[in-house]
Amino acid sequence: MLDIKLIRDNPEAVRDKLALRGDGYDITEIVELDRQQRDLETQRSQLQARSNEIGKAIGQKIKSGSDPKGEEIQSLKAEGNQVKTQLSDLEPQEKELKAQLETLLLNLPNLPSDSTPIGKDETENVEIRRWGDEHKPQNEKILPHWDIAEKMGILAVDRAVKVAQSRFVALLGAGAALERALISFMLDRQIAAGYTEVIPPFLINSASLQATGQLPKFAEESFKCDSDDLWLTPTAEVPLTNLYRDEILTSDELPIYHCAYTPCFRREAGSYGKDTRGLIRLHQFNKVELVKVVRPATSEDEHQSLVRDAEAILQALKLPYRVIELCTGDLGFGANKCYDLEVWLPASGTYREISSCSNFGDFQARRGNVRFKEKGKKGTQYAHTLNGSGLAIGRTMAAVLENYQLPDNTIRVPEVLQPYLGREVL
RNA sequence: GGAGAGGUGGCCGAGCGGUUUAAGGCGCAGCACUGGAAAUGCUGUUUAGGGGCAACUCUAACGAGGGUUCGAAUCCCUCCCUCUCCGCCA
Repeated sequence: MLDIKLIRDNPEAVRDKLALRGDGYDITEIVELDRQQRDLETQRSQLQARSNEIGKAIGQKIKSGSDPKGEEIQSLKAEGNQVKTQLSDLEPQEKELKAQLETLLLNLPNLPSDSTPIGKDETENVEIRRWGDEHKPQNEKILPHWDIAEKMGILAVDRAVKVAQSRFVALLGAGAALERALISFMLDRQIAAGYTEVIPPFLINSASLQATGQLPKFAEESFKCDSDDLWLTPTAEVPLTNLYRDEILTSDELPIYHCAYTPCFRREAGSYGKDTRGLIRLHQFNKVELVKVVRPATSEDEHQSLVRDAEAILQALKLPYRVIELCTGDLGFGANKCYDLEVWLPASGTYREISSCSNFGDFQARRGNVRFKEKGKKGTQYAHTLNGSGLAIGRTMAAVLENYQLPDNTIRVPEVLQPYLGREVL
Protein backbone atom coordinates (compact mmCIF):
# COMPACT_ATOMS: atom_id res chain seq x y z
CA MET A 1 0.00 0.00 0.00
CA LEU A 2 1.24 3.45 -0.83
CA ASP A 3 1.51 6.11 1.83
CA ILE A 4 -1.56 8.33 1.56
CA LYS A 5 0.57 11.27 2.67
CA LEU A 6 2.90 10.69 -0.25
CA ILE A 7 -0.05 10.70 -2.64
CA ARG A 8 -1.54 13.76 -0.95
CA ASP A 9 1.69 15.76 -1.04
CA ASN A 10 3.14 14.60 -4.38
CA PRO A 11 0.24 13.48 -6.56
CA GLU A 12 2.09 14.30 -9.78
CA ALA A 13 5.18 12.29 -8.88
CA VAL A 14 3.04 9.31 -7.87
CA ARG A 15 1.01 9.55 -11.07
CA ASP A 16 4.17 9.61 -13.21
CA LYS A 17 5.64 6.58 -11.44
CA LEU A 18 2.44 4.59 -11.78
CA ALA A 19 2.24 5.45 -15.47
CA LEU A 20 5.52 3.59 -15.93
CA ARG A 21 3.65 0.39 -15.10
CA GLY A 22 1.13 1.01 -17.85
CA ASP A 23 -2.27 2.57 -18.15
CA GLY A 24 -5.18 2.26 -15.83
CA TYR A 25 -3.95 3.55 -12.52
CA ASP A 26 -5.70 6.68 -11.43
CA ILE A 27 -5.23 8.52 -8.17
CA THR A 28 -7.62 11.41 -8.86
CA GLU A 29 -10.41 9.79 -6.90
CA ILE A 30 -8.06 8.91 -4.05
CA VAL A 31 -6.88 12.49 -3.69
CA GLU A 32 -10.48 13.73 -3.67
CA LEU A 33 -11.77 11.12 -1.22
CA ASP A 34 -8.84 11.81 1.09
CA ARG A 35 -9.69 15.49 1.16
CA GLN A 36 -13.35 14.82 1.91
CA GLN A 37 -12.48 12.27 4.55
CA ARG A 38 -10.20 14.68 6.40
CA ASP A 39 -12.85 17.40 6.30
CA LEU A 40 -15.34 15.04 7.87
CA GLU A 41 -12.79 13.87 10.40
CA THR A 42 -12.16 17.42 11.58
CA GLN A 43 -15.88 18.08 12.00
CA ARG A 44 -16.46 14.78 13.70
CA SER A 45 -13.66 15.12 16.21
CA GLN A 46 -14.85 18.61 17.18
CA LEU A 47 -18.31 17.25 17.87
CA GLN A 48 -16.80 14.36 19.74
CA ALA A 49 -14.83 16.77 21.91
CA ARG A 50 -18.01 18.66 22.79
CA SER A 51 -19.77 15.42 23.59
CA ASN A 52 -16.94 14.41 25.90
CA GLU A 53 -17.18 17.78 27.67
CA ILE A 54 -20.88 17.34 28.26
CA GLY A 55 -20.45 13.84 29.62
CA LYS A 56 -17.74 15.00 31.96
CA ALA A 57 -19.75 18.02 33.15
CA ILE A 58 -22.77 15.86 33.98
CA GLY A 59 -20.61 13.47 35.92
CA GLN A 60 -19.05 16.23 37.96
CA LYS A 61 -22.36 17.91 38.76
CA ILE A 62 -23.88 14.67 39.94
CA LYS A 63 -20.83 14.00 42.09
CA SER A 64 -21.04 17.41 43.68
CA GLY A 65 -24.67 16.93 44.63
CA SER A 66 -26.75 18.38 41.81
CA ASP A 67 -30.14 16.85 41.26
CA PRO A 68 -29.86 14.44 38.32
CA LYS A 69 -33.45 15.26 37.46
CA GLY A 70 -32.81 19.01 37.78
CA GLU A 71 -33.08 21.45 34.95
CA GLU A 72 -29.33 22.05 34.62
CA ILE A 73 -28.51 18.42 34.00
CA GLN A 74 -31.56 17.86 31.85
CA SER A 75 -30.51 20.64 29.50
CA LEU A 76 -26.97 19.24 29.27
CA LYS A 77 -28.43 15.87 28.43
CA ALA A 78 -30.55 17.48 25.75
CA GLU A 79 -27.48 19.06 24.21
CA GLY A 80 -25.69 15.71 24.45
CA ASN A 81 -28.51 14.12 22.53
CA GLN A 82 -28.34 16.80 19.91
CA VAL A 83 -24.58 16.32 19.43
CA LYS A 84 -25.17 12.64 19.22
CA THR A 85 -27.68 13.08 16.44
CA GLN A 86 -25.17 15.11 14.47
CA LEU A 87 -22.49 12.53 15.08
CA SER A 88 -24.70 9.68 13.98
CA ASP A 89 -25.11 11.54 10.72
CA LEU A 90 -21.38 12.14 10.14
CA GLU A 91 -19.96 8.85 11.38
CA PRO A 92 -21.37 6.55 8.70
CA GLN A 93 -20.34 9.03 6.00
CA GLU A 94 -16.79 9.10 7.23
CA LYS A 95 -16.69 5.35 7.61
CA GLU A 96 -17.91 4.88 4.09
CA LEU A 97 -15.31 7.28 2.72
CA LYS A 98 -12.56 5.54 4.64
CA ALA A 99 -13.64 2.16 3.31
CA GLN A 100 -13.70 3.45 -0.26
CA LEU A 101 -10.30 5.02 0.16
CA GLU A 102 -8.90 1.84 1.65
CA THR A 103 -10.22 -0.25 -1.24
CA LEU A 104 -8.70 2.07 -3.80
CA LEU A 105 -5.37 2.11 -1.99
CA LEU A 106 -5.30 -1.67 -1.65
CA ASN A 107 -5.76 -2.00 -5.39
CA LEU A 108 -2.95 0.39 -6.25
CA PRO A 109 0.40 -1.28 -7.02
CA ASN A 110 3.77 -0.28 -5.62
CA LEU A 111 5.81 2.45 -7.29
CA PRO A 112 8.74 1.13 -9.34
CA SER A 113 12.11 2.00 -7.86
CA ASP A 114 14.17 4.70 -9.58
CA SER A 115 16.64 2.04 -10.67
CA THR A 116 14.06 -0.20 -12.34
CA PRO A 117 14.46 -0.07 -16.14
CA ILE A 118 11.58 1.61 -17.90
CA GLY A 119 9.66 -0.52 -20.37
CA LYS A 120 6.18 -1.48 -21.46
CA ASP A 121 6.17 -5.27 -21.06
CA GLU A 122 8.32 -8.40 -20.77
CA THR A 123 9.96 -7.74 -24.12
CA GLU A 124 11.77 -4.81 -22.53
CA ASN A 125 13.19 -6.67 -19.55
CA VAL A 126 16.95 -6.38 -19.25
CA GLU A 127 19.41 -9.24 -19.10
CA ILE A 128 21.88 -8.47 -16.32
CA ARG A 129 24.23 -11.43 -16.49
CA ARG A 130 24.54 -15.00 -17.66
CA TRP A 131 26.21 -17.93 -15.97
CA GLY A 132 27.23 -21.44 -16.93
CA ASP A 133 27.32 -21.45 -20.73
CA GLU A 134 30.17 -23.94 -20.39
CA HIS A 135 27.80 -26.31 -18.59
CA LYS A 136 25.20 -26.34 -21.35
CA PRO A 137 24.86 -29.93 -22.64
CA GLN A 138 26.02 -30.36 -26.24
CA ASN A 139 23.94 -33.46 -26.98
CA GLU A 140 21.28 -32.55 -29.53
CA LYS A 141 18.87 -35.38 -28.79
CA ILE A 142 17.84 -34.35 -25.32
CA LEU A 143 14.33 -35.44 -24.42
CA PRO A 144 11.94 -33.00 -22.77
CA HIS A 145 11.88 -33.65 -19.05
CA TRP A 146 8.37 -35.11 -19.15
CA ASP A 147 9.41 -37.71 -21.73
CA ILE A 148 12.54 -38.81 -19.91
CA ALA A 149 10.64 -38.87 -16.62
CA GLU A 150 7.89 -41.08 -18.02
CA LYS A 151 10.48 -43.35 -19.63
CA MET A 152 12.19 -43.68 -16.25
CA GLY A 153 8.86 -44.35 -14.57
CA ILE A 154 9.34 -41.58 -12.02
CA LEU A 155 6.46 -39.32 -13.07
CA ALA A 156 2.78 -40.26 -13.08
CA VAL A 157 0.64 -37.67 -14.78
CA ASP A 158 -2.55 -39.48 -15.80
CA ARG A 159 -2.84 -41.24 -12.48
CA ALA A 160 -2.36 -37.97 -10.59
CA VAL A 161 -5.02 -36.30 -12.72
CA LYS A 162 -7.34 -39.13 -11.71
CA VAL A 163 -6.60 -38.39 -8.07
CA ALA A 164 -6.99 -34.61 -8.36
CA GLN A 165 -7.37 -32.92 -11.74
CA SER A 166 -5.23 -31.67 -14.60
CA ARG A 167 -2.02 -29.82 -13.67
CA PHE A 168 -1.34 -32.17 -10.80
CA VAL A 169 1.41 -34.80 -10.93
CA ALA A 170 2.78 -37.56 -8.76
CA LEU A 171 6.46 -38.40 -8.45
CA LEU A 172 7.51 -41.98 -7.90
CA GLY A 173 10.67 -43.67 -6.72
CA ALA A 174 13.78 -41.82 -7.86
CA GLY A 175 11.61 -38.86 -8.86
CA ALA A 176 10.27 -38.46 -5.35
CA ALA A 177 13.76 -38.99 -3.95
CA LEU A 178 15.23 -36.35 -6.25
CA GLU A 179 12.51 -33.87 -5.29
CA ARG A 180 13.19 -34.49 -1.62
CA ALA A 181 16.95 -34.24 -2.14
CA LEU A 182 16.54 -30.88 -3.87
CA ILE A 183 14.44 -29.58 -1.00
CA SER A 184 16.95 -30.71 1.61
CA PHE A 185 19.92 -29.45 -0.36
CA MET A 186 18.42 -26.01 -0.87
CA LEU A 187 17.37 -25.65 2.74
CA ASP A 188 20.78 -26.77 3.99
CA ARG A 189 22.51 -24.25 1.72
CA GLN A 190 20.27 -21.35 2.71
CA ILE A 191 20.55 -22.19 6.38
CA ALA A 192 24.33 -22.14 5.97
CA ALA A 193 23.95 -18.74 4.28
CA GLY A 194 22.29 -17.38 7.41
CA TYR A 195 18.57 -18.01 6.93
CA THR A 196 16.53 -19.49 9.76
CA GLU A 197 14.33 -22.32 8.59
CA VAL A 198 10.60 -22.12 9.22
CA ILE A 199 7.85 -24.65 8.70
CA PRO A 200 4.84 -22.35 8.53
CA PRO A 201 1.12 -23.03 8.23
CA PHE A 202 0.15 -24.01 4.69
CA LEU A 203 -3.35 -22.59 5.10
CA ILE A 204 -3.47 -18.82 5.30
CA ASN A 205 -6.16 -16.37 6.36
CA SER A 206 -7.38 -13.42 4.31
CA ALA A 207 -5.67 -10.76 6.41
CA SER A 208 -2.32 -12.38 5.65
CA LEU A 209 -2.98 -12.55 1.92
CA GLN A 210 -4.02 -8.92 1.94
CA ALA A 211 -0.83 -7.90 3.71
CA THR A 212 1.45 -9.46 1.11
CA GLY A 213 -0.70 -8.24 -1.78
CA GLN A 214 -2.45 -11.37 -3.09
CA LEU A 215 -5.78 -9.93 -1.91
CA PRO A 216 -7.99 -8.21 -2.80
CA LYS A 217 -6.85 -8.01 -6.39
CA PHE A 218 -5.71 -11.54 -7.13
CA ALA A 219 -8.29 -13.69 -5.35
CA GLU A 220 -8.85 -15.80 -8.47
CA GLU A 221 -5.22 -16.99 -8.34
CA SER A 222 -5.52 -18.82 -5.01
CA PHE A 223 -7.45 -21.85 -3.81
CA LYS A 224 -9.90 -21.09 -1.05
CA CYS A 225 -11.29 -23.41 1.62
CA ASP A 226 -14.91 -22.55 1.26
CA SER A 227 -16.19 -23.04 4.78
CA ASP A 228 -13.31 -21.24 6.48
CA ASP A 229 -11.47 -17.99 6.08
CA LEU A 230 -8.46 -19.96 4.89
CA TRP A 231 -6.62 -20.25 1.59
CA LEU A 232 -4.00 -22.71 0.41
CA THR A 233 -0.69 -20.93 0.46
CA PRO A 234 0.34 -19.74 -3.00
CA THR A 235 3.93 -19.18 -1.83
CA ALA A 236 5.78 -19.29 1.48
CA GLU A 237 6.28 -15.55 1.10
CA VAL A 238 2.81 -15.15 2.58
CA PRO A 239 3.15 -17.10 5.83
CA LEU A 240 6.76 -16.04 6.40
CA THR A 241 6.23 -12.31 5.95
CA ASN A 242 3.03 -12.48 7.97
CA LEU A 243 4.82 -13.96 10.96
CA TYR A 244 5.59 -10.35 11.80
CA ARG A 245 2.26 -8.77 10.87
CA ASP A 246 0.99 -6.21 13.41
CA GLU A 247 4.27 -6.22 15.30
CA ILE A 248 6.67 -3.54 16.37
CA LEU A 249 10.09 -5.15 16.21
CA THR A 250 13.09 -3.82 18.06
CA SER A 251 15.93 -2.68 15.85
CA ASP A 252 18.25 -5.42 17.08
CA GLU A 253 15.82 -8.05 15.79
CA LEU A 254 16.55 -6.87 12.25
CA PRO A 255 17.50 -8.06 9.76
CA ILE A 256 15.36 -11.22 9.80
CA TYR A 257 16.26 -13.92 7.27
CA HIS A 258 13.95 -16.89 6.83
CA CYS A 259 13.87 -19.83 4.49
CA ALA A 260 11.11 -22.36 4.21
CA TYR A 261 10.05 -25.32 2.19
CA THR A 262 6.34 -25.34 1.40
CA PRO A 263 4.10 -26.72 -1.25
CA CYS A 264 2.51 -23.88 -3.25
CA PHE A 265 -0.98 -23.90 -4.69
CA ARG A 266 -2.04 -21.72 -7.59
CA ARG A 267 -5.07 -21.74 -9.80
CA GLU A 268 -3.11 -20.56 -12.84
CA ALA A 269 -6.26 -18.87 -14.06
CA GLY A 270 -5.86 -17.54 -17.56
CA SER A 271 -3.02 -19.85 -18.53
CA TYR A 272 -5.11 -22.57 -20.13
CA GLY A 273 -3.15 -24.25 -22.87
CA LYS A 274 0.20 -22.89 -21.62
CA ASP A 275 2.86 -25.35 -20.50
CA THR A 276 0.38 -28.19 -20.43
CA ARG A 277 3.08 -30.86 -20.26
CA GLY A 278 5.62 -31.55 -17.60
CA LEU A 279 6.55 -29.90 -14.37
CA ILE A 280 6.59 -26.26 -15.43
CA ARG A 281 3.11 -25.07 -14.55
CA LEU A 282 1.18 -27.03 -11.92
CA HIS A 283 -1.56 -26.24 -9.44
CA GLN A 284 0.66 -27.71 -6.73
CA PHE A 285 4.42 -27.40 -6.67
CA ASN A 286 7.16 -27.37 -4.10
CA LYS A 287 9.37 -24.40 -3.41
CA VAL A 288 12.06 -23.26 -1.04
CA GLU A 289 11.47 -19.59 -0.38
CA LEU A 290 13.67 -16.85 1.06
CA VAL A 291 12.17 -13.94 2.98
CA LYS A 292 13.90 -10.96 4.53
CA VAL A 293 12.59 -8.26 6.85
CA VAL A 294 15.12 -5.44 6.98
CA ARG A 295 15.80 -1.80 7.74
CA PRO A 296 14.89 0.55 4.89
CA ALA A 297 18.44 1.84 4.49
CA THR A 298 19.75 -1.66 3.80
CA SER A 299 17.07 -3.06 1.56
CA GLU A 300 18.81 -2.45 -1.77
CA ASP A 301 21.94 -4.28 -0.62
CA GLU A 302 19.81 -6.99 0.94
CA HIS A 303 18.08 -7.41 -2.40
CA GLN A 304 21.37 -7.93 -4.22
CA SER A 305 22.53 -10.50 -1.69
CA LEU A 306 19.17 -12.27 -1.84
CA VAL A 307 19.61 -12.70 -5.59
CA ARG A 308 23.13 -14.03 -5.01
CA ASP A 309 21.80 -16.53 -2.46
CA ALA A 310 19.29 -17.84 -5.00
CA GLU A 311 21.94 -17.92 -7.75
CA ALA A 312 24.27 -19.89 -5.48
CA ILE A 313 21.89 -22.84 -5.69
CA LEU A 314 21.95 -22.87 -9.49
CA GLN A 315 25.72 -22.54 -9.48
CA ALA A 316 26.12 -25.38 -7.00
CA LEU A 317 23.90 -27.52 -9.22
CA LYS A 318 25.88 -26.31 -12.27
CA LEU A 319 22.67 -25.36 -14.06
CA PRO A 320 23.16 -22.61 -16.67
CA TYR A 321 21.01 -19.56 -16.04
CA ARG A 322 20.62 -15.88 -16.68
CA VAL A 323 19.51 -12.98 -14.50
CA ILE A 324 16.79 -10.75 -15.88
CA GLU A 325 15.77 -7.45 -14.39
CA LEU A 326 12.09 -6.82 -14.92
CA CYS A 327 11.15 -3.50 -16.49
CA THR A 328 8.48 -1.22 -15.02
CA GLY A 329 5.77 -2.66 -17.27
CA ASP A 330 6.39 -6.26 -16.16
CA LEU A 331 6.95 -5.67 -12.47
CA GLY A 332 4.74 -7.59 -10.04
CA PHE A 333 2.02 -5.77 -8.13
CA GLY A 334 3.87 -5.23 -4.85
CA ALA A 335 7.47 -5.06 -6.04
CA ASN A 336 9.47 -1.90 -6.56
CA LYS A 337 12.30 -3.87 -8.17
CA CYS A 338 12.59 -7.48 -9.27
CA TYR A 339 15.12 -9.88 -10.72
CA ASP A 340 14.08 -13.17 -12.28
CA LEU A 341 16.48 -16.09 -12.52
CA GLU A 342 15.90 -18.16 -15.64
CA VAL A 343 17.33 -21.64 -15.94
CA TRP A 344 18.41 -23.24 -19.19
CA LEU A 345 16.13 -25.98 -20.46
CA PRO A 346 18.02 -27.60 -23.33
CA ALA A 347 15.17 -29.70 -24.74
CA SER A 348 13.22 -26.60 -25.67
CA GLY A 349 16.32 -24.42 -26.02
CA THR A 350 14.90 -21.75 -23.75
CA TYR A 351 15.49 -20.10 -20.43
CA ARG A 352 12.59 -20.52 -17.98
CA GLU A 353 11.89 -18.58 -14.83
CA ILE A 354 12.97 -20.54 -11.78
CA SER A 355 13.17 -17.76 -9.21
CA SER A 356 11.77 -14.30 -8.77
CA CYS A 357 13.52 -12.01 -6.27
CA SER A 358 11.62 -8.88 -5.32
CA ASN A 359 12.11 -5.89 -3.12
CA PHE A 360 8.78 -4.63 -1.81
CA GLY A 361 10.12 -1.64 0.08
CA ASP A 362 7.54 -0.75 2.72
CA PHE A 363 4.60 -1.75 0.50
CA GLN A 364 3.81 -5.02 2.28
CA ALA A 365 4.91 -3.71 5.67
CA ARG A 366 2.36 -0.92 5.40
CA ARG A 367 -0.45 -3.32 4.48
CA GLY A 368 0.58 -5.73 7.21
CA ASN A 369 1.67 -3.20 9.80
CA VAL A 370 5.20 -4.57 10.17
CA ARG A 371 7.15 -1.89 11.99
CA PHE A 372 10.28 -1.50 14.02
CA LYS A 373 11.65 0.90 16.54
CA GLU A 374 15.18 2.23 16.31
CA LYS A 375 16.74 2.21 19.79
CA GLY A 376 16.79 5.68 21.32
CA LYS A 377 14.67 7.11 18.50
CA LYS A 378 11.11 8.29 18.81
CA GLY A 379 8.32 6.64 16.91
CA THR A 380 8.20 3.64 14.62
CA GLN A 381 9.15 2.99 11.02
CA TYR A 382 7.87 0.49 8.51
CA ALA A 383 10.30 -2.30 7.79
CA HIS A 384 11.18 -3.31 4.25
CA THR A 385 10.34 -6.81 3.07
CA LEU A 386 11.96 -8.87 0.34
CA ASN A 387 11.57 -12.35 -0.96
CA GLY A 388 12.80 -14.70 -3.61
CA SER A 389 12.57 -18.32 -4.59
CA GLY A 390 15.56 -20.30 -3.58
CA LEU A 391 14.37 -22.15 -5.76
CA ALA A 392 11.19 -23.58 -7.32
CA ILE A 393 11.74 -27.31 -6.90
CA GLY A 394 9.68 -28.67 -9.79
CA ARG A 395 11.37 -26.45 -12.32
CA THR A 396 14.75 -27.32 -10.85
CA MET A 397 13.87 -30.97 -11.24
CA ALA A 398 12.94 -30.32 -14.88
CA ALA A 399 16.27 -28.55 -15.41
CA VAL A 400 18.20 -31.43 -13.83
CA LEU A 401 16.33 -34.00 -15.91
CA GLU A 402 17.28 -32.16 -19.08
CA ASN A 403 20.74 -30.76 -18.36
CA TYR A 404 22.00 -33.99 -16.74
CA GLN A 405 20.47 -36.42 -19.22
CA LEU A 406 22.70 -39.26 -20.42
CA PRO A 407 22.34 -40.93 -23.85
CA ASP A 408 21.02 -44.15 -22.29
CA ASN A 409 18.01 -42.36 -20.81
CA THR A 410 19.45 -42.14 -17.35
CA ILE A 411 20.29 -39.08 -15.31
CA ARG A 412 23.66 -38.22 -13.87
CA VAL A 413 23.15 -36.94 -10.32
CA PRO A 414 24.60 -33.43 -9.77
CA GLU A 415 27.60 -33.74 -7.50
CA VAL A 416 26.11 -31.70 -4.67
CA LEU A 417 23.04 -33.96 -4.59
CA GLN A 418 24.98 -37.21 -4.47
CA PRO A 419 25.28 -37.19 -0.67
CA TYR A 420 21.50 -36.79 -0.47
CA LEU A 421 20.70 -39.55 -2.92
CA GLY A 422 23.53 -41.92 -2.22
CA ARG A 423 24.09 -42.61 -5.90
CA GLU A 424 25.68 -41.06 -9.01
CA VAL A 425 23.11 -42.06 -11.61
CA LEU A 426 19.34 -42.33 -11.59
C1' G B 1 -17.63 -31.71 19.16
C1' G B 2 -19.53 -30.97 24.76
C1' A B 3 -18.83 -28.15 29.50
C1' G B 4 -16.43 -24.27 32.07
C1' A B 5 -12.93 -20.01 32.76
C1' G B 6 -10.64 -16.04 30.57
C1' G B 7 -8.63 -11.93 26.89
C1' U B 8 -6.76 -4.65 30.27
C1' G B 9 -0.22 -0.84 28.45
C1' G B 10 6.63 -3.96 26.80
C1' C B 11 5.19 -7.70 30.98
C1' C B 12 2.29 -8.92 35.63
C1' G B 13 -2.12 -7.15 37.57
C1' A B 14 -6.40 -3.86 39.79
C1' G B 15 -10.70 -1.69 38.06
C1' C B 16 -16.97 -4.15 36.64
C1' G B 17 -21.49 2.91 34.61
C1' G B 18 -19.15 9.27 35.91
C1' U B 19 -11.94 13.41 38.02
C1' U B 20 -9.59 6.01 34.84
C1' U B 21 -6.58 11.88 32.42
C1' A B 22 -6.29 3.11 33.33
C1' A B 23 -4.27 2.13 40.34
C1' G B 24 -0.08 -0.77 41.97
C1' G B 25 4.13 -3.61 40.65
C1' C B 26 7.98 -5.31 37.21
C1' G B 27 10.94 -3.94 33.18
C1' C B 28 13.24 0.04 30.41
C1' A B 29 15.49 5.19 29.84
C1' G B 30 17.37 9.73 32.01
C1' C B 31 18.92 12.32 36.36
C1' A B 32 20.56 12.38 41.58
C1' C B 33 23.49 9.69 45.22
C1' U B 34 28.55 6.53 44.58
C1' G B 35 35.57 5.93 43.72
C1' G B 36 32.54 2.47 40.65
C1' A B 37 28.34 -0.48 41.31
C1' A B 38 24.17 -2.38 44.10
C1' A B 39 20.36 -0.40 46.87
C1' U B 40 17.55 4.08 47.12
C1' G B 41 15.12 8.56 45.37
C1' C B 42 13.13 11.67 41.46
C1' U B 43 11.45 12.11 36.43
C1' G B 44 9.87 9.84 32.19
C1' U B 45 8.13 5.56 29.58
C1' U B 46 2.03 3.23 23.92
C1' U B 47 0.14 3.50 19.03
C1' A B 48 -2.54 5.74 15.07
C1' G B 49 -5.19 9.83 12.69
C1' G B 50 -6.55 15.24 12.26
C1' G B 51 -4.97 20.51 12.99
C1' G B 52 -0.39 23.71 13.78
C1' C B 53 6.14 26.51 11.40
C1' A B 54 6.51 25.05 16.34
C1' A B 55 5.59 24.70 21.63
C1' C B 56 1.28 22.20 21.43
C1' U B 57 -3.63 20.51 20.70
C1' C B 58 -8.07 17.50 19.39
C1' U B 59 -9.80 12.47 18.39
C1' A B 60 -9.51 7.17 18.64
C1' A B 61 -7.78 2.46 20.87
C1' C B 62 -8.85 -2.10 27.46
C1' G B 63 -9.43 -9.21 21.83
C1' A B 64 -12.78 -7.52 17.10
C1' G B 65 -17.43 -5.55 15.53
C1' G B 66 -22.29 -3.79 16.80
C1' G B 67 -25.89 -1.94 20.66
C1' U B 68 -27.83 0.66 25.34
C1' U B 69 -26.48 5.64 27.72
C1' C B 70 -25.52 12.58 28.25
C1' G B 71 -21.28 9.19 29.54
C1' A B 72 -18.83 2.17 28.62
C1' A B 73 -12.59 -1.16 30.21
C1' U B 74 -17.21 -1.71 33.14
C1' C B 75 -24.03 -3.42 30.89
C1' C B 76 -26.26 -6.25 26.32
C1' C B 77 -25.55 -8.95 21.43
C1' U B 78 -22.41 -11.34 17.61
C1' C B 79 -17.72 -13.09 16.29
C1' C B 80 -12.41 -14.33 17.10
C1' C B 81 -8.63 -16.16 20.19
C1' U B 82 -6.41 -18.50 24.74
C1' C B 83 -6.65 -21.87 28.92
C1' U B 84 -8.86 -26.23 31.84
C1' C B 85 -11.77 -30.80 31.85
C1' C B 86 -14.36 -34.54 28.75
C1' G B 87 -14.83 -36.85 23.84
C1' C B 88 -12.40 -37.83 19.09
C1' C B 89 -7.74 -38.11 16.67
C1' A B 90 -1.76 -38.61 13.79
